[in-house]
Amino acid sequence: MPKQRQILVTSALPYANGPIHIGHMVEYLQTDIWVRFQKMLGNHCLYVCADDAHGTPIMLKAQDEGIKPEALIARYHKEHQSDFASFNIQFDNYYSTHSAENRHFANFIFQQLDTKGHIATKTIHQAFDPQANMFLPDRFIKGECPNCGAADQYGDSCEVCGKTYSPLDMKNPVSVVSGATPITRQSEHLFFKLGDFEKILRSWTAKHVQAEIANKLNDWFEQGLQDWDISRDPPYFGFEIPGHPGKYFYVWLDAPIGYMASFKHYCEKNGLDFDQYWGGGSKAELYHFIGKDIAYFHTLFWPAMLHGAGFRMPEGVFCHGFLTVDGQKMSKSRGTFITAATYLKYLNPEYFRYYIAAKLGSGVDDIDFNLEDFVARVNSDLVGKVVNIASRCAGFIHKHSDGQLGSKLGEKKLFDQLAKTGKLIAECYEARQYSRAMREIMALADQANQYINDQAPWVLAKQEGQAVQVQAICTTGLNLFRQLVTYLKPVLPGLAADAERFLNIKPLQWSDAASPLLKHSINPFKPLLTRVEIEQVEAMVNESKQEWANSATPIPASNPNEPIAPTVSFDDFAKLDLRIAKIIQAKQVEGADKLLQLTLDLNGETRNVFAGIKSAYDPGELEGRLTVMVANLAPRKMKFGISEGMVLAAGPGGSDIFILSPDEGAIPGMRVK
RNA sequence: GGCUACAUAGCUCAGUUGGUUAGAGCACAGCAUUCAUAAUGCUGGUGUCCCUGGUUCAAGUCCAGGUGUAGCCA
Repeated sequence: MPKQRQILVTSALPYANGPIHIGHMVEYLQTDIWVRFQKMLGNHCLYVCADDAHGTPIMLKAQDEGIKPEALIARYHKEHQSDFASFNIQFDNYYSTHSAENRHFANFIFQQLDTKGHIATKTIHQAFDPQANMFLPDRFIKGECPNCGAADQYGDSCEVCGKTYSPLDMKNPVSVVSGATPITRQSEHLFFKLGDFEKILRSWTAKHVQAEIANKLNDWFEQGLQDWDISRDPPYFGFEIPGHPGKYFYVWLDAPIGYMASFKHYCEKNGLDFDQYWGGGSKAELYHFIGKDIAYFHTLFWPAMLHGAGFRMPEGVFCHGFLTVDGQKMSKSRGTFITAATYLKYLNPEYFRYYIAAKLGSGVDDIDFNLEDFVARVNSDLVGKVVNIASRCAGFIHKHSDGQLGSKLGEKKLFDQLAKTGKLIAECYEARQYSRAMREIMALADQANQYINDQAPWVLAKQEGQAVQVQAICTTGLNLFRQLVTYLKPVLPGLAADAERFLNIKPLQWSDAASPLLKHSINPFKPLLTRVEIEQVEAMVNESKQEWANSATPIPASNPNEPIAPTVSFDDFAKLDLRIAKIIQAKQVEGADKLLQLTLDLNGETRNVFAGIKSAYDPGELEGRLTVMVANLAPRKMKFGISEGMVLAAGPGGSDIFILSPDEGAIPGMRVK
């Protein structure tokens, strides 16, 4: 028996201000599959997670709802756990960053870093909302881009020209919180001196992250590591910093510490030694599964903080890509922003687990949830291939052998081959190459079906004296099925549990695939999985569409309703000349990320207009339709030419941009008033 | 704007250090079968390997430039 490994695994902490969606779920599935695999091997593997419960967005959302942040995070804590449980994500502990343990470790790590001289103090200038009486994070300021002049941009970067800047440089900035004009105010902040750790980080990243991420990190090293701002001023929902009254830990400081807090909580309940896993010289393995968007925090700040405070560094940080749906970013208006709860109303979570596993490799590439492919793949692989093996053998065993498996296999060679391939499949799981593992397993399922076809037990069953042979064939078939289910069990725990019930056996372990199940009485076969119908998928998409159409703010939850602008007089309004315009041509703009070039007809007069709607519209679908434009807007010179007006559109951006259309009867050139 | 990754059959994806005629599943067509949830098996066609140039005896693979997509820029 090989030595039992001690492994601690985490997934990134979901933010406690919104529901879990299928994009999140990819990460928890990737982690859960890996953990279940380790447990099946007999390793001592623990999986902990928690809600990320601090920060400005949570504070403001609670304010909006008129409740305390504690109540908000309690609600999501419950909701998240129920979503995870429904998808068969099996945490050993699920906790919260708003906990005594987390406060303890945050304080401890900060004090260690401070004592060793890794904390600096600097005065910074920051945007302040005089009405809400709070400092504003960049995303809570909107205004015009200082570079290209585009309106309605966030305080950190422009979605039109891509420029990044400080909110203090914006033109006409507005606080998203109160609508007030932010002022500049200074404040003293605490900084973590990341640069102190460059040497250790360089050597750590060389061995403990994927090649793609190491690449990226190199880049960051070249640019030079800068101090990290770790304090925030009140009002802030979080932990006050010891020794610095009125200063709070930035949410990203105590979020990863939540991994420790959750594990500590588990240790207390189960009598485990925390230091054996987290202590400086720990021999245990620690792995973090995360999305590629938060690699920065987990591969620089986090290992540096741990090291600086005397803890061990992670053994591995594994990044995955994002989930797209039908090749595009998840979109609320298209109905592809699907929450876990909505998915569950229409589809079996095992399907999603399998489909994602069939696509996931060890890299950081995005993966696509293609709805048609999903239906085809689940039906043909799981129902047509795997479950079918049991279904076509079970009847003979019950009809001719009284539900008893034979005393030996009809075909030992095939069974041995499946047993042998288990090694390769295990290697794939260990290396997080699930897509390869699924390919290998399905190739074995094909062989099993071939075997049954070749042996044709239904022919023998009609002949005298062949009962033993029929039993041997079907015993082999069911044993092959049992091996396949064993290999699939990390991905399909629900199917495995049903199959164990059918085969009348104890929970399968990985090693069970090496020895056959013989002279054993099985239960009657009931369909283990039913086929997916495309209609179910369509219904799910439709409901998702409805769900977000009804919500007032189809924008990220971090962005509350935009306040109504100050009152204007009728005269001011009348200055605007809005006209019905016909889009006679729409085309891509070479070199522009967001723009489409439109040629508009105003009943004889044509205008050239650049509109930032590329992410939501194909040029083809625009040509010929009517819309509304500001016809007397001063022409603006842009990088790609002169824009002579502006097309009116609503929405937060991305795929959620909606241009206006007049009712039937309007003709180009008509004034809108 | 800078950087990173990706681009292979109608769809979803494999293609190890460059090495015969580029593969699989699904879809499609024909045949077989009717044990099985219309589930299976056999046979078959399908490619500008994103584009252009280069290195090489040889490039899907390496290099340069470009296009498109996604992400990051703390």
